[in-house]
Amino acid sequence: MMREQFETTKLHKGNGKGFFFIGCDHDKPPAPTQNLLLAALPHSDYERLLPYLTGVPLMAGSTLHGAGNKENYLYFLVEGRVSRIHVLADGAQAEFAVTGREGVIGLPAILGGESMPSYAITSESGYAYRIESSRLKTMLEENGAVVQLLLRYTQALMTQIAQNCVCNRHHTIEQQLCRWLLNSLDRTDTNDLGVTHEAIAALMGVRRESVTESMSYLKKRGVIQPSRGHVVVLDRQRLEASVCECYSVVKREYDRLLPEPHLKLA
Amino acid sequence: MMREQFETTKLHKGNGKGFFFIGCDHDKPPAPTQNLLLAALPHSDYERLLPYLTGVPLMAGSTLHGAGNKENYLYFLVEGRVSRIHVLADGAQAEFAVTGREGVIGLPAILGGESMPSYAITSESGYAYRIESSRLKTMLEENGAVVQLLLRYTQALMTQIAQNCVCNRHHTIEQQLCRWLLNSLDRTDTNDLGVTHEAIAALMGVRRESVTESMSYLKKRGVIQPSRGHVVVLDRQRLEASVCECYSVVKREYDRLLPEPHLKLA
DNA sequence: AATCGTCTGTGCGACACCACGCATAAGCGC
DNA sequence: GCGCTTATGCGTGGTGTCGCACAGACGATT
Repeated sequence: MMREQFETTKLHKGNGKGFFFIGCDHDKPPAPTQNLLLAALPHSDYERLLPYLTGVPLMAGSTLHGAGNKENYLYFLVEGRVSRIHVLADGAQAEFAVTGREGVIGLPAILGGESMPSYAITSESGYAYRIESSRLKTMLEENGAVVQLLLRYTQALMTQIAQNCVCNRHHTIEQQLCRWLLNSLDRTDTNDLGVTHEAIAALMGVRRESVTESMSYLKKRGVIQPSRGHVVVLDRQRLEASVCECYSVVKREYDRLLPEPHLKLA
Repeated sequence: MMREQFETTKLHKGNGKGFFFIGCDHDKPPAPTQNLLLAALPHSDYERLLPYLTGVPLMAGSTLHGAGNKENYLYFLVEGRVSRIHVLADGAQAEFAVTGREGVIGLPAILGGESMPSYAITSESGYAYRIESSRLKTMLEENGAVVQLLLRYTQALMTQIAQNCVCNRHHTIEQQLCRWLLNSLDRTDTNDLGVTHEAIAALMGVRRESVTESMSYLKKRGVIQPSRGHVVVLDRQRLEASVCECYSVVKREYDRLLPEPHLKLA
């Protein structure tokens, strides 16, 4: 267990402090097929992709794509969790989507825009297989299955963003925290999440104190057991009872759009 | 000038009332090339598409795609404005993207998912050219230019949704109202928007009273001149001075991703 | 011109969340 | 073990938005 520090830009209105993410080692990198998109490809297509996939560790706190920078690689995640974040001019920011091994980072490369104004940051360290965008692009022109799968994934991602958009408008921080916890849980092996209140708040785009408050309420009800820099989920069922519908709507949509058993994580 | 009524489902938490949209006639439908995507296609590609395009009027309040229903047509808008809306289980809802003649409705058809959990409703009546999804899909397989353009558009749309998501989290209703007004202005010919506070509130996912309040503040400053069922924008510049960055960020991204002069509307 | 439905303006209490400041406790390096 | 850093807990006051209720104003219809 090692510790990886990363200082982001301003996290929240009027808050200029950085935050920690907790990382971990990788003695034996997981196989590419741990990524559910790669696993869903017909074998022949997967074989053709394989030679060009390079394993890379994802350090918590490292950015995969800077906002507006050209995205030279697509990252198929096999472990860990990456947050897509949008930053406002005053430094306020919020995560608008999360991605784990069910997905891929770097869609602008295949959609054709090359970059996006948002950025992608590893919020829990893990491992990914990357491929050069240019390489994939030429493959796309001759290969239907890969395109189809990636486009269906794109649609699922759009739904996730749209749902988050409406969720931000209508649901309480506590409901959204539950959603955040469940989404994180779905993308790790353990029920022990290594994040601080500060980090969660930054990703959710709310105050740290609001997270603390919702956390202690969940703790009181025995749903979670928070300790310094960690949140252990004790009772997933009750967490699911407290979350807003947005969690399951998105999950269902992933399942509908992508081959089984997609996003049947954890 | 005719009037078109449409009763939506519950608009806002605890509000079960319907609302009006104001529609208008179409003696001479605009040409397909009024749609900026169609206009951006190479001539030969456009020609191939043309025989399959059918003109359809868009009545304010009519849904183009119901949530979860299979989307049989793609609609290239040439006039009017369509809101993409996501509905929550309790009936609360919010617009997560707007589309005018710069775009197309029905992306799930080309992305492969066929439907989405959100729906698209005409918020200002106009005109569109539609094509059968199945027809377009077979064309896509043999035509690079159309795919490329639609995918770049998809990316622009994703940015719009992501930006709205963060905007919902951080910006005031007044800023968001300005954004909404400007986006509407960009998608009509006049500076006279035919909408009620109620309708705007429904689309923004806020209370009607909040809209009224922000409106009267803008009126006091001489930016707009509201009258019953109408908002006339008097001073676009000051409106732009009051809007949050989200308006221009999205606009810039459309311009970057799509051929000039895209979203240089109005 | 009178009527009636609807849209708009306003006031008030409640609540969620924010901003700031500070005390306390936990875990890390030494 | 000790001290330092950093995460967490909490209180206080302020603001933005909600939810509800109601009055007035407008305009379409008759």
